[in-house]
Amino acid sequence: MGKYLNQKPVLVAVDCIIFGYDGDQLKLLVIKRAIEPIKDKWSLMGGFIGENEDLDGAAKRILLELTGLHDVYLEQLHAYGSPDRDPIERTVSVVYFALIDIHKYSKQINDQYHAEWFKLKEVPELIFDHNVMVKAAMDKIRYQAALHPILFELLPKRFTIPQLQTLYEQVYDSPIDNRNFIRKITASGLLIKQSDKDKSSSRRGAFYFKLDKNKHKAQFQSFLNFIPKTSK
Amino acid sequence: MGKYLNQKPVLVAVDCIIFGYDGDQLKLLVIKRAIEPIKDKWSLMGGFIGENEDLDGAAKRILLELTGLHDVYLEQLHAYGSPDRDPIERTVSVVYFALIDIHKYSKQINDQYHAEWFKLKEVPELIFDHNVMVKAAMDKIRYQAALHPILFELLPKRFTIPQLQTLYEQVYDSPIDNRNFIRKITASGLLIKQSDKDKSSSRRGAFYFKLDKNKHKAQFQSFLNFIPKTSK
DNA sequence: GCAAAAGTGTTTTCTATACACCCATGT
DNA sequence: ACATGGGTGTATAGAAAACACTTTTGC
Repeated sequence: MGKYLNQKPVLVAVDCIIFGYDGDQLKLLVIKRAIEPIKDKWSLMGGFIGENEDLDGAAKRILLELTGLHDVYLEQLHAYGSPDRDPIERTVSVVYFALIDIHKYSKQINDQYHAEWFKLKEVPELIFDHNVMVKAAMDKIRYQAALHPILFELLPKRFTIPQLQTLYEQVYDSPIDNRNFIRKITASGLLIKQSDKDKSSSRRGAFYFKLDKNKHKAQFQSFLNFIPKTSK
Repeated sequence: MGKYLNQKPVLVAVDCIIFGYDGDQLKLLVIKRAIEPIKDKWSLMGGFIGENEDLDGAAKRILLELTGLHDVYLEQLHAYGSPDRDPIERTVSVVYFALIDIHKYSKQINDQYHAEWFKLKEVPELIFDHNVMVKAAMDKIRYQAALHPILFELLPKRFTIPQLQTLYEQVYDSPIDNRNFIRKITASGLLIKQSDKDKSSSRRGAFYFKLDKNKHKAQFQSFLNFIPKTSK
């Protein structure tokens, strides 16, 4: 096999930005970096690509290692490659973001990483350019969520409309009119009303809904104009 | 300086997908690959990242080498990293797409690359996964152009509305109603009407317009819903 | 009975769409 | 005079936005 001559290879890492939502707060999962140097600083979960692994595969592996989860919504965000972004050694990082159901996440698996959930507005200083990456991920999520029903990936199988609305309000950091919200969400036909209620957050209780997965898939591309133009 | 141990570095390339528009046809610029092996096959213009170069910088350099152009619309598309995507040697490719004014492009500069413009529908077979990349770029351009005024980057300083409309029709591969198109485009306030006409494509002539650059910048984010829902 | 959250309709404005004819000019 | 492409207006339907009160129920 021929080789390209005189080219300097570099390390390629994949970093994962993992979002979760507990029904009230949008959160980010970060770890305490285990390897020297810069040990014990907060960091995104990442790793280097394996010899027989593609980028998506590496992202899935890294996500599985930290969360124990398969079949998660995962999307490539951007590649970062400043020569000095990682002071240890030149590393190009390909960044993914994941939206997970925080309830499926089990703490045991990740004890070795000292992982912790932070509210989005309280994310600590992270190593290297990781805070920039998180900001870019939020921008992309806002963009995507305005056009496609991706935020359902953050919810459990059964959820209430107030939970869903709060999620949208957190993502866009602005209040949404509740009547218009319900009208749009029901008009989308994506929700199936359940007969029982969640009584944990009010006396009256809020009906559970679940997602119509077929319609969700079918309408993924056409779920447009979801966010009110006047929001924020 | 410490190093990460036991990690295998790989080559990182940047490939550029270069689009142009001649007033009638949307086109792609590709080169005849100069280096063995797989010499003389059509390929995107690319190169490996330099030691002191970031990814955007590498993309700009590569674009400059081939087109002689600075200050071009350039956007990172995606990173590709299958272990066997380049059979010569493991290479992760970070792909950018560029939208250039084809009239600013001067043929001399790139004679050494045997560059050639192809109509988008007649792009030949390219090496590796380059055809997949081109398709992804077109998808992204359609997405972006529906929300943001990026297609102006393909036009010369002065252009006519029929040219602009044809461009949109090519990008979306579907006819657009001319009265509705003019209404929307003038409503956007982005165009400044000139007093003279382009007579090259009709006896009557079509007025030239130029872009209001300040408004273009200001409205970049809010230029929404440009493409008719019924197109195609 | 009251506090706290869930749920429900109507009106108005705006935007998108469909649609067909006259205009200007060079030959 | 005619062929060719450029340019113009209106009516209709659908979507978005603004807006406030009633319901339920545990305490």
